[in-house]
Amino acid sequence: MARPQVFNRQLVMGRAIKCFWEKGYSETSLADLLKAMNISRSTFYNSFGDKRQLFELCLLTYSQQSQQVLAMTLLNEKMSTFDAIRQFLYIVLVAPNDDVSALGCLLVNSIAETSKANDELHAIAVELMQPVRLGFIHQLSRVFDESNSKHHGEWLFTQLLGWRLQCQMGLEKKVLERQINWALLILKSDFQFK
Amino acid sequence: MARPQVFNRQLVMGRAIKCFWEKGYSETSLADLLKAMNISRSTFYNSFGDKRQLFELCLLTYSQQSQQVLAMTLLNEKMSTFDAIRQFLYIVLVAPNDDVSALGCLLVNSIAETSKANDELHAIAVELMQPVRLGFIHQLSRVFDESNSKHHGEWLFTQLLGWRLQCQMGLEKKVLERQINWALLILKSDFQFK
DNA sequence: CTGGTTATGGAACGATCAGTTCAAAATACA
DNA sequence: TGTATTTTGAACTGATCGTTCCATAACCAG
Repeated sequence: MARPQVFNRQLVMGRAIKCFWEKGYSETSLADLLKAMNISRSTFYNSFGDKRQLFELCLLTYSQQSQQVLAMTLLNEKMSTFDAIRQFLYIVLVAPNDDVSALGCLLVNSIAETSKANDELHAIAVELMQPVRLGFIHQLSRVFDESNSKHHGEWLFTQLLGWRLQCQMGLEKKVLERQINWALLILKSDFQFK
Repeated sequence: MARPQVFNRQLVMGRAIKCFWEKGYSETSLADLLKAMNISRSTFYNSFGDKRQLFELCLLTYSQQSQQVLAMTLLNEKMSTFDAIRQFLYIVLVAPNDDVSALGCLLVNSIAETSKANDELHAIAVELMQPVRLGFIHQLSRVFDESNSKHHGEWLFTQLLGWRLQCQMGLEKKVLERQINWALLILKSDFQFK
């Protein structure tokens, strides 16, 4: 029998994600990764392919973790539409401490870092963000017609992107919460007038 | 007397900006820059310091060019507040062709690329975005009180960031315009009720 | 034309990059 | 304990990174 793997793959992946999250793809060197993951070069290439493949895997893993939040909130029909959206935004934007907030979103950062024209990673990151956009639309479709759900969902998605960047720029949580409340108020009032 | 500079500094700077804009700071190599700027290595270091300094200069130049748009719109009091904001958003987001839109904003990209924790460039880019944020607030202060101007200006700024990213992700111009109209409508109605 | 000055092109620098190779160490089963 | 299998560490690859240096070309005032 063979010698078993000694490292915890999940743990090590989490550290890799943190690396890419903090410094971006191209600014993260292999040395950075090895140090953070605490594995040898050989183990790295044996277990994860290369840097590029690992990054794709990190994006995927990160996105899957977000799916859990989605399932609890935007895809959850056991509470009101507006409560679900509020809860999602709270978990994603407000709840994290300032250090985590300042990192933004790995996917959003990757989209901004890569260029649409000449980078495959760009398309991947964009694709992995779709569930969030669709989540908004899905949740809104409970109270709006198809056209308005799409419109408002897309609009919420825009604001989510904006908030993520604002958090990276150091927006105070209080201002953030006020903006979230304001955005939800607008949606609610549009619902009343429907 | 000395031999005069043969290249057009402004032109060459523009090409450097385009480089950084398309690929980001760290993905842009010196070879890329030299090729695009069409100058020699020596000329580069003699005239622009080093890559880092050139980048800071590019950020500054880019921001100064944006100032002209600001002066015409958000700082202009010769038209209505909402027209001024609409015109600003139109020039910045809607008017550019899709290729340019897909590049996003150099400053926003730089903020997303760098990390708040350990990068001086981050602070510089954030600082250079302030005039836009303040521009919104200033224009709104014509029709709202101080508190509401700040709140709504900050909120518009959030959306601007979101739209820039959406454009990088390939948002259709039609949807973009509809969102802009919607956002302005909200502000207007809030103004009516004041 | 000449001397002084600056821009320029190209060679070369050391450092670091991602990735490969290989022999030795570590483990599990017989 | 012996053997098979896999992990592991370290040395090494070629390429590219940003940067420095220097001889030469280009220019201008005298």
